This record gives sequence, structure tokens and C-alpha cells, in this order.
Amino acid sequence: MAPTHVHADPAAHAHLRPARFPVTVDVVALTVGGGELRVLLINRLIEPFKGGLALPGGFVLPGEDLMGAAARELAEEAGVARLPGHLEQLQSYGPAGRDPRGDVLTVAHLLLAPNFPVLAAGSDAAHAGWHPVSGVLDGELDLAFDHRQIVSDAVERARSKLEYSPLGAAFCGEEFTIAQLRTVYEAVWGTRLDPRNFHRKATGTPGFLEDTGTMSAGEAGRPAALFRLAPESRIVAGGPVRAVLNPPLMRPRG
Amino acid sequence: MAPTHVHADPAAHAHLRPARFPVTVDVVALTVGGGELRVLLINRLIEPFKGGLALPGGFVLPGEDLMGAAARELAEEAGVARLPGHLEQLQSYGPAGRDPRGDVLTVAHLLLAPNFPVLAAGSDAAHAGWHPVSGVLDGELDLAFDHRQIVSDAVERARSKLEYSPLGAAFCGEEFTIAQLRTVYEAVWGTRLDPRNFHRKATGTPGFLEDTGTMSAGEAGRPAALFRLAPESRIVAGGPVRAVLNPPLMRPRG
DNA sequence: ACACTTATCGTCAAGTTGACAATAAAGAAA
DNA sequence: TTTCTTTATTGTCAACTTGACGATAAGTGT
Repeated sequence: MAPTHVHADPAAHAHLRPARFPVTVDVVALTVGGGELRVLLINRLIEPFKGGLALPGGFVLPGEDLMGAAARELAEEAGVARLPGHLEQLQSYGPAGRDPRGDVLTVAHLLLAPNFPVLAAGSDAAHAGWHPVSGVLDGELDLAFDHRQIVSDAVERARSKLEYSPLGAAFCGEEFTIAQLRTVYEAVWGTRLDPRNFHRKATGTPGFLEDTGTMSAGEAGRPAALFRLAPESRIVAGGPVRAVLNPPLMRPRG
Repeated sequence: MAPTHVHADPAAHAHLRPARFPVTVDVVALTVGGGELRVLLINRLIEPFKGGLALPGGFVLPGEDLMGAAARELAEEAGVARLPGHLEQLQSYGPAGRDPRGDVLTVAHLLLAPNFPVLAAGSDAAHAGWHPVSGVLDGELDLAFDHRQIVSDAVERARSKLEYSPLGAAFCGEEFTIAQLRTVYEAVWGTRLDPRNFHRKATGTPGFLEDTGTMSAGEAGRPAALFRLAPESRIVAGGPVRAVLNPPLMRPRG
């Protein structure tokens, strides 16, 4: 804390040239595949942590806003042309004590998306790939900087959002079956849910889902009805996400 | 987006000198008084928006972390010696297009606290004071920068946190009656709650409240039992806030 | 003692949840 | 084709929670 006798005027420091910090955005891109939650990681090509795994991200450019920077980094580092899902800001970290090069503030973002193809290995650019979140959380995979903490916070945010928002559908495509939506919940929460009770809650919540009238086909078992998000709960880029699930669909505790 | 032919290496910009931004922290300090939700605002002494109302806040110093900076600004601008409640990070805004002086990134924070005394007017320093949140939200009070938006986001965060976390108690002192806690909920949500049903939920939720054994006195009406947060839901600085209210105590919708 | 105010306990119908039976509709196997 | 297997969807039922509100308890002010 600044010595009081130097800054008698509480706003005095504002007269000083303010310190400036490098600002980065990092993106925790989550998807569901193979029944588990996965996170997008890139191979770092430069120091520090060269050769290690890290979240996609990079410096914010002058005149840029945070969301735009996050989307740009995703495009540059993972080769995603158009935002494939729901992007929101997560939390900021720093600036002290998280980068060996010095103070760096990072604004972490969260992307919930269907499994999408990423920049393959073999190019001279960075390799991007999906990795099981469990491996990150239990320390099997080592991440650069404080990225493991960031992933952990992102997963907790995702878990809690599924309880009351329609964001689970962000992991599915435009149309999906109740069972597909259920596997999303199961993967994110890491629990099993009763298909019948889940079906009841999903279809019984007003303003959540809308029947498309079409059916899934080709899978094993009886064909399932295809749904999409109802207009009330549709996810618009930058728009607010409504708390449609009321009462919420709580994850099993204990 | 950077021209691809210039940055064939997606991480190339990391080799460039990264842009640096001034970083500020702003604090939305909320309290409950007179049955309504109030926010702490200061009178700006310097341009821009000199003489206008704004959130307490200021530049982050080198080597500082965000929470620390927020606490320091609160101390400097409002004269609070020790953090009187629960402080958490809210969201980051910027850096583009929110300060006439140029790009400034701000990390907004949220303080939930009992009514505490602030730096009075009359000193040569800034005046700090409590103002009704309703006046800010409905545009009666004009705030500097994008601070109205920030207050709006902060209030929404607070409203939602009361539903599932024990943070309502952060507005009360160490010990409080059920009725005091209820008025917090009523002020934050802007609704009336049935005292009997609220009492049932508050005292009936395991791990939420703990009876102190003592009674309130001096008020009108029958004395009320004094409670404190149960150990499971106690709020530790920097620690996680547990979702104790399960199922949640939902605010009335519609 | 009496009125008034607030706290706390009960009651009851309506809605929600968790556990699980039963049926429906497809493809695969016999 | 008939049967088996798999998944989808509809019900059922008891336990629990919620919202509305009656009744009683225990203080203060007159």
C-alpha cells in the first residue's frame, strides 16, 4: 500500500503516469467427445514453457476488445474460422507472479462448443488438439503458467452454468436428441443421470427446447426426436444467457 | 485479424513487443440500508468526468495482484481500514472505447458488506457516499465511464449469488436475525418474501446457519434468535464460496 | 391489563424429484 | 420371419419442497 504521507490525495496516483501491463487473453475451449469433457490445448513453440502444453491465447492489440481478441487468437492458433459455440469471459488473473517474464495480466475466456476440427499437427505452426479435462485436473497433463488453475475455474463455471442455463446445448449442434444433451450433462458433471428423469425435465421445462418434428436415424435402438433450443433460450453472440431452467436442473451432490 | 502472409507462425506476434495497457480496478461496493440496496460512489476530483460520480478505483501498481489493488483503492478512496465484507472479482471491461483518454482495461470487483462508514465530505479528499442502486440503474444518477453498466452487472451477480450461496450474510454483521437476513434478500431482489417461508428455508437448510443461543433485544416485537453462518458456509477471504443452498432459494420470477 | 408488533411453529394443497415399471420402435441375430 | 437387444418415451408413486396462510408466543408502548 502506498505511504499515506506521500499520497495525501487519494486520487493522487492518477496524476502519475500509470503503470502499463501486457494484457493477454486465454481461451478455455471445452467440448464433449467420447463421453468425456475435453479442452483445447496447443503446443508452445516459444519460451517460456517451449514445447509444453498451454491454453490458446495471446496479447491483446491496441483498439481491440477482449472478446474480439479471444476470437482472433482462437482463429490464429487453432484455425477456427467462425466461432463454433458460445464464448464468454471467465475471469482475469495476475498481473503479479504468473509469468516468469514479469507482470502479465490475462483475461481468461470460456468457449463451449461442439467438437470441431483444429489445426492439425504437422504444419510448421503450433499443434492444437483436444485433451481430456480429467488429465489436466488430476495433474497427469502439465500446463504452462497458471493454466491448470484457469482450466479448473472454467470447468467449475461450465458445471454450474448447466444447472440453470440452456448452455448445455452449446456443446451440441443446431439440432440434437435428448440423449445427446444428456451425455453432455453427464460428461461435464462426471455423473450418470437417469434418462427418464432427464427426459422429463428437459422436455417439461417451458421455453427450453423445441421439437423439430424430425427424428434421428441410423443409430442403434429406437429413433429419437430431434430438438433445438426454443426461441426464448436461444444463445445469441454477446447477448445475455437466460436462466431458463427454473427450478434448476441440479447436479447430484454428495 | 493479422494478415496471414505476414504472420505465418500463429505465435509470431508473441515475438513482437506486446502492447501495454493501463490497468485499473474498480469496486462496486454494495450494502443494504433503509430497506434498499446501495452502492458506494465517489466524487471525481480530476478529469475526465471531474465533479461526476464514479466507482472507487484506480490503477494497478507493478507487482500487485488484482484483489490487493481493489482493497487498496477501497482503503485510499473510501477510507476503509479493513475489508468489511466479501470481495470478489466481477468482470473485466475494455480496453477499447471506454475511456476518453484511450485504451484502459478495468477489472471490476464486487464487495458485499454491511453498511460501513466512509470518508466523509469536507476533507480535501474525494467525497465517498452511499447511493441507492435504483437511482443508478434507472438513470437518475449519472456515472462516469461505463460504470453504470458495471453496477448493473454487479447487481445481477449479487442477485444470483443470493440464490445458492450464503453470501447474503455478508451484508449482515457477524450475528444476525432471520429477519435481518430476509431484509437483505428483499432489498437485493427488490421483492417481498414471506417471513414464515423464509424462516423455514433459512433455518431448515443444513449447513447454512448456526444458532448462537443468544437473542436480539430492544427492538419492537418478540425478540428473535441470533444466528451466525455455520462453519460449512463461512466465508473465508479468497476462499471458495460454497453452494450451500441446495435446492436454491430462488427469487420469485414473473 | 391491553393493544401492537414481530417471531416462530403448523397445516395443506400443488408442484418437483428420484427410483423404477412398462411400453414403443428401431436394428441385429437366429 | 421371429426373437433378441438396444434405446426412446410414457407412466407411477412416495418423499420432499414450495407458496399461501392460520395460529400462537413473547416482547414493547399505553
